[in-house]
Amino acid sequence: MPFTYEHARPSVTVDCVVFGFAGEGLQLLLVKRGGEPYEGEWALPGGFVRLDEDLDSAARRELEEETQLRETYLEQLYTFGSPERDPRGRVISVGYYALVRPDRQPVAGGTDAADARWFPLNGLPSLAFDHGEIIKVARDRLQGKIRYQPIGFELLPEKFTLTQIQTLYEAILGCPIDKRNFRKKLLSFGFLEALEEYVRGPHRPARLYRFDQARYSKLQREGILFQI
Amino acid sequence: MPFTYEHARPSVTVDCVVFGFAGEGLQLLLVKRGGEPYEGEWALPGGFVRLDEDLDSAARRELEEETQLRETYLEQLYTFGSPERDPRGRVISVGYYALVRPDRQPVAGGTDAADARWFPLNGLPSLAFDHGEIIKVARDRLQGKIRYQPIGFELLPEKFTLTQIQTLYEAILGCPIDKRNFRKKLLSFGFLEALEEYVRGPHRPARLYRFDQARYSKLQREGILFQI
DNA sequence: GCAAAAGTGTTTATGTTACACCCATGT
DNA sequence: ACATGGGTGTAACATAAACACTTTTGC
Repeated sequence: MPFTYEHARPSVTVDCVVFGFAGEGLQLLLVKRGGEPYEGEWALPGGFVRLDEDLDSAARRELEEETQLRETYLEQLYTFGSPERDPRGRVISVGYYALVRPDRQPVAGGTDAADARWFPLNGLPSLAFDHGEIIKVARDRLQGKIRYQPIGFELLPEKFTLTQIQTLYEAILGCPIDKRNFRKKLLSFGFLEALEEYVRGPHRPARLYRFDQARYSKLQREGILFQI
Repeated sequence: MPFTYEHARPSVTVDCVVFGFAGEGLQLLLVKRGGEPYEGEWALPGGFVRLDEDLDSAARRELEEETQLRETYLEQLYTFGSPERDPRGRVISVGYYALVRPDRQPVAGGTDAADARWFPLNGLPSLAFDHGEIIKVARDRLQGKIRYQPIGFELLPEKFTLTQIQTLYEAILGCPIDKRNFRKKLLSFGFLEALEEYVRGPHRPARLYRFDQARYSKLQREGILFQI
C-alpha cells in the first residue's frame, strides 16, 4: 500500500446539529456564515479538523468557538462525503449531534460566526451545503435513540417535572403519549429520583425529579434495558 | 471562514468489517498487508478515498479490489480519527461493515492485498492499526441492528431454513433462543415466503424460506415494526 | 369559585415465556 | 430400527393500552 503522501487529500470538517428544547418544541442552533461560500446563509456550527486533534475534540472546539456552548452531550452521527457537497472542493464532513440543556443556552456570536440563533425545528431557514440532509439524519437518530437510551434528560434542566419530560418525548417522537402510562413506565425503571421540591403555578404544584446517572449505570450493568 | 486550501489536510481511508456466516459461527474477512506499515499483518480491507468518489463507492471499490466481493450489503459504521491511529501521519478512517452471503464467498487475493482469508470472529489474529477497535464497534452495531432490521438475511443464502436463521441469530446475539417462539414470531411478521422446496438429509426434510423484500418494505411503510 | 395543570388505578388486550413430544428422512 | 434434526400448540405470566376523575394551587 502506498504512502499517505502520494494521495490527494480531502479536507475534513465537523458539523454539529445542536438540539435544544424550549418548553414546547425542539429547536436547532444555527450560525450565520461570515464568509464564502454561502456567506450570510444559515448553517450548522462546525469547521475544519486540525491535524493534531481527534474528531470529538474538533466538534467540541468548533461548538464552543461558534456558539459558546460547553459540556454538552455530543455524539458522532454519520460522515457525509459526496464529492459535490462543498463548492470549494472535496470536503468530507463528520456530522455530530449535540443536546443542550435549556439553562445553558445563552448564546452570543462566537469568533468564527457572525451570528448564532435558535430556530424551531419546524421552521428552519434554507441552509448552506447539505446541512438540511445532515439535520434529517440527526433527527432520525434522536428519534430512534431516545426510545432506548436516557438521553432525553440532556435536553432538560437538571430538575424537571414529569410533564416536561413527557412533552419532550412527544415533541421528539411526534405523537401524543398517555400520561398515566408514561409516568408509570418511566418511574418503574427506578432511575428517577423524586425530590422534595415543587414548581408552583396557577394550578397544583408539580413535583421535580432528577435523573440519577449512577443508578442508571448500575441498572444497565445488570442488563436491565430501558424502552419507551 | 477561511478557504479549504489554507488548512492542513488529513488523509481519509475507508475500512470494511466484512462479516460472513459459516453455518455455525460468524466469520470475518481479513487481508494480509502487502506494504508498510504493518507489512505482513492482518487488517481490514480498505484504502484511500479518491477525490472524485463518494464514501460508499470508495468502500465498495476497495472491497472489490481487495477481496473480489461485489454487491454485498454495506453500511457506514463510524468514523475513527484519533491522531495516533496511523503511524504514517494523520489518517481518518470511515468504517463500514459488510454482510456477505455464503454463496458469494469465493475469495482470492486481489490487486492490493497479498492475501485474504476468513477468520472465525472468536479467533482473530492480532490486527494492524486500530482495526480491533473498529471490529468491536461493528460487532456491537450488528448485534443491535439485527434485532430491529431484517439484515440477517444478508448473511444467508437466498433460500434458507428456519434453523439456519435461528443459528445465525444465536451466533450474533450470543445466547440460545427458544425454537418454537422464534419461529412463531419470525413467521408472524409475514415477510418470509415459504417455498415448496425442502433440504434433504438424514432426518425430516427442512422447508426453505425466502425473505420477501417487497412485502417487508410494504409493512415498513405501514409502520409495522419488526423486533426480535 | 373558577381555570389550569398535576396526579392517580384498574381493567382489558396483547405479547412473551416456558415447555415436550411426534415426524420424516437416511443409513 | 435407530439416529438426526424438523416441526408443532398451549397455558401461565408479564407487559402495554385504554380510560376519567380528584387534587391543589393562583387569581
